[in-house]
Amino acid sequence: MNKPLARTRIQRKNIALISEAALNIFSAQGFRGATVDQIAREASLSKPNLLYYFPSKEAIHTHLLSTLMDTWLDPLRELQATGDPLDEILTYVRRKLEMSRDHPRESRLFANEIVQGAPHILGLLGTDLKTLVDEKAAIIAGWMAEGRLAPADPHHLIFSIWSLTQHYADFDVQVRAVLGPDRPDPFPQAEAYLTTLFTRMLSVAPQGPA
Amino acid sequence: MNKPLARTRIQRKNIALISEAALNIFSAQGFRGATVDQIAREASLSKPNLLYYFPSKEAIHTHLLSTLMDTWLDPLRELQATGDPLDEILTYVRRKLEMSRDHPRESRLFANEIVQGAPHILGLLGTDLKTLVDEKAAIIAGWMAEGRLAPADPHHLIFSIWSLTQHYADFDVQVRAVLGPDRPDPFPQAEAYLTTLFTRMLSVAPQGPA
DNA sequence: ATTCCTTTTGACCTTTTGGTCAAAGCCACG
DNA sequence: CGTGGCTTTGACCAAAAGGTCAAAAGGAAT
Repeated sequence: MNKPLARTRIQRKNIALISEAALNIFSAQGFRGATVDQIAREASLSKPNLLYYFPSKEAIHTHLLSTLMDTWLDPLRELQATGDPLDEILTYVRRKLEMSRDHPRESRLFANEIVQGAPHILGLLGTDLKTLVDEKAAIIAGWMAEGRLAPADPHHLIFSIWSLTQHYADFDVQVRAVLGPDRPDPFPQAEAYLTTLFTRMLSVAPQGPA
Repeated sequence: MNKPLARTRIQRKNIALISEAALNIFSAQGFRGATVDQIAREASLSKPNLLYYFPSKEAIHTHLLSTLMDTWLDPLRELQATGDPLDEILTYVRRKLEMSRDHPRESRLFANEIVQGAPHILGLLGTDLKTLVDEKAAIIAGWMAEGRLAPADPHHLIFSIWSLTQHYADFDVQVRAVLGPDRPDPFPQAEAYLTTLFTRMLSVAPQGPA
């Protein structure tokens, strides 16, 4: 309940400015690695001015995390029982991969948080996130029971989609280093690879259905 | 070249002690999140005593990283062109998954480092690591060219093995939160899932070879 | 233009942190 | 059993970092 609604346009502008700057710094340095001075400089604000909008460094971080959690889970929310099973999965994979490509900072912010034990959002993981995943896993399990997807553990299927797609954001520097400096954009290859992977994994009649 | 050879047994003991403690702290808090006092306390040493064995916090971190890099890549080194292709890959997957289960701290140490841009080991990624991966990718590409594995991008295949297996160490807290508090050990399921995944992905005649 | 509220800032405070140092303790070996 | 090198530590330091505060500056409605 810090600054739930930005009343004036100056507030809106500066809170957006701070959020942008904080996303840059936190995603690159982690929570403890980031300093308030860095964020203030990045936002072109004085430190006391930044602290005027957020009561503490932790408040900025929490604000970011909870704001982003929603958008982060949107692709999974879109997975609908009514669609074609394989299409739904592949669309989810592509949407997640797009997020890694277009929002790597958000991905790294979460990665930093989770790797270090999710100290700030542990609660959400076991409640909101678990609920959503269980719901979608049930849909997938339904498809498999109907014979419309090859059988596999639905939860681990979702984990595998997360890990594979987020890898291209979180471990970007490693991916690029291994591929070499000549190939600047690994994402098209990644999309082709992941499409093949999940198609082969989940197709009921692997070499083309009847 | 700080303390390449531990001369006395006291040195050996204390350097091992410090390494253990530092691995605990660094993997849980990241480089900047860890403090020398924490590591010293964890090692039951006074801070000046710790600094007697390593010249700085950064030196401890670098020492850990380079020591562990080797063991970390061992499973990949074991992948041999002479073996059965699918077996070799599945063995690699299982070895990597075992490392996630038995050495999660090491995995998180690397994850922390890479997510934050690999500031301390960027060099190694583009040289040693790239060389090894290119070599093994060539073996895999050879298998595919011979028709002994289904075609796929070998580099991205390796990335996918890394991301899927390390996910269970690095994002352990998320995995457990989503699966629920009742199922304490996700690794057996993970092994089954990953075996299925890569078998379906790479089998030439997907429903059992002739 | 005045007034009241919002916004901004320079100066400052405290705690944390990486690191130093001189002196003391310890240990092995002659 | 003494001596010289290895090991340990209490005290200390400077820089960095999170955060505060009172006062100045700005803005908008009357």
